[in-house]
Amino acid sequence: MRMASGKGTTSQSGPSGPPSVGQALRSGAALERAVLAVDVACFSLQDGKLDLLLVRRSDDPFAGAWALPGAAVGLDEPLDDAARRALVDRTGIGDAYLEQLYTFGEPGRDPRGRTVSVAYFAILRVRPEDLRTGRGVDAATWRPARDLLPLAFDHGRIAHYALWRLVQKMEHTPLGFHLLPEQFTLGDLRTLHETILDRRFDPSNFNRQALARWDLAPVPGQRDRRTRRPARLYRYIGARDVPGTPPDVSPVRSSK
Amino acid sequence: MRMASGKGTTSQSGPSGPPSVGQALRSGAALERAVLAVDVACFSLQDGKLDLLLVRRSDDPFAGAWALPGAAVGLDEPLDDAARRALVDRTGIGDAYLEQLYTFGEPGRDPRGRTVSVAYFAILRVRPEDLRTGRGVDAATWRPARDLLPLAFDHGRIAHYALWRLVQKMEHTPLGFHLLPEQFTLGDLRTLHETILDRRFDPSNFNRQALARWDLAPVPGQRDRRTRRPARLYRYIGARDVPGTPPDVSPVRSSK
DNA sequence: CAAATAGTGTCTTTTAGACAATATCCC
DNA sequence: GGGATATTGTCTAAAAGACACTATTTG
Repeated sequence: MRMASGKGTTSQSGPSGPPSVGQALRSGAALERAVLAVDVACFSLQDGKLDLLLVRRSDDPFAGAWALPGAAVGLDEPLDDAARRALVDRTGIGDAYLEQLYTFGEPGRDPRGRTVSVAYFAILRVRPEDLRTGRGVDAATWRPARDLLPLAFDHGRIAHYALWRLVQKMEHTPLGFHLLPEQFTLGDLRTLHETILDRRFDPSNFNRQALARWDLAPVPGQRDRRTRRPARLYRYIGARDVPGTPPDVSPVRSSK
Repeated sequence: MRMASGKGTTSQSGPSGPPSVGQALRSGAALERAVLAVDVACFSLQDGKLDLLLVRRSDDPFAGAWALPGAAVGLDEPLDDAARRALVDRTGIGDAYLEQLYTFGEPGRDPRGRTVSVAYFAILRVRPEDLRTGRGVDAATWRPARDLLPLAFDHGRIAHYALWRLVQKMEHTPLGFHLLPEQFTLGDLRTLHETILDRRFDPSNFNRQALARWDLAPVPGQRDRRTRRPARLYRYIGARDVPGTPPDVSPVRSSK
């Protein structure tokens, strides 16, 4: 599990930009005018509904239309950084969990010319005060993730795929804990899963399985008082028997 | 758990600080010199071993080193097409199952300058005569997927991730059937899974589960004669209770 | 006490795994 | 027949699901 590649692979041999850049790979010159962008499908849970973060575009094309927050990737900027920057600059959201989703590159997906977008998938426990209207957009807001209006570009398709992926990962990985506060009840955890997977769970069976699958530490003394009978509070420690994340790839390091 | 994403991309807004964001989004000027490429990790099964398709580079950088077959993406070329073209041009392999894997874009992964590579994952039932040394490479060959020498660029990392993904998907999706001929025995199917997942299965239990999970049609009359007692032959029809592929995204349409 | 939600216990059904037993071929 | 692999059958253990029951609070 070494792999710090990237930098490591930088051999000494490189003059910083021979015109033969594409030559070896074949006609890279053809791409000089392509644009590389990132777009982020950011989910949160609010009032028991699954929400997706959208911005209203202020410029053409699609001025006035809703879209995923996105940005062009800087020449020396890692993709992960660009995704996080897009989120912060457009919406003020800064501490989401980020993960690369899929790369959309159909010619014609952007009327201005070839644009390849590396889509990211993000989730976070929302704090309303975090949301603001950032640079380059008219508005930023949360919208029901399962009932979206048409979006700019192919962002509807991206959002749809992101939602599908969220559901898949929720069943097998500890993803959901990013949507909960530090301390939560098993009822919170169950409601979360019911909302995202869109089905109900028997509380008894759900609790049994949750405690078997995740390492959850009961918080001594403390109880949750929102409900009739106060519920025990837990903290998430780890997971057992999880598929395991690929070496160095999938999850983007958490910022801050 | 948690996975520190390795070296942790310390660079952010490097020496050539990012220009105005909104500006970059509109003009795309910042990326005029970036190259977009595809690289393909193509697996096959040969003599009961899992193999990865490699090519030897004929040009710098990394001339003489082994690498994944790749190519620059044409300006009007869909990413999927580019991946298939890379495979065909470099190695002559034409009818693999292709699926987008992950996009690698660390600055510095290519000494010539910023190159973003959309990695693909491919598998096929190998026919030795399909392999040839294509354009721009010295050689093309199959190598043991679990025992690779160092590769050019960050291709070792890509290959490692591709193998991880192959294993994951093998347990939950009908991916494996792409590695088998039209007609196969349950023993073939079992050996395939044993090779890729690197563990043994009880023939009895494996058969029971295979017939429960997949729709397999017995081929009437025909039998496989390679073994002592001739085994029944099956064709793959479909799968039951499979996660399901996302709308329009994951699997690349099959060529030909 | 009634309502509401938390938490426990038990039974049944399904699935996974171990492994014995039989079948059919080649030599 | 003897060796080898295919195929079927059986038993057990583990997991999933349904559901009854108890516990603790508020009003």
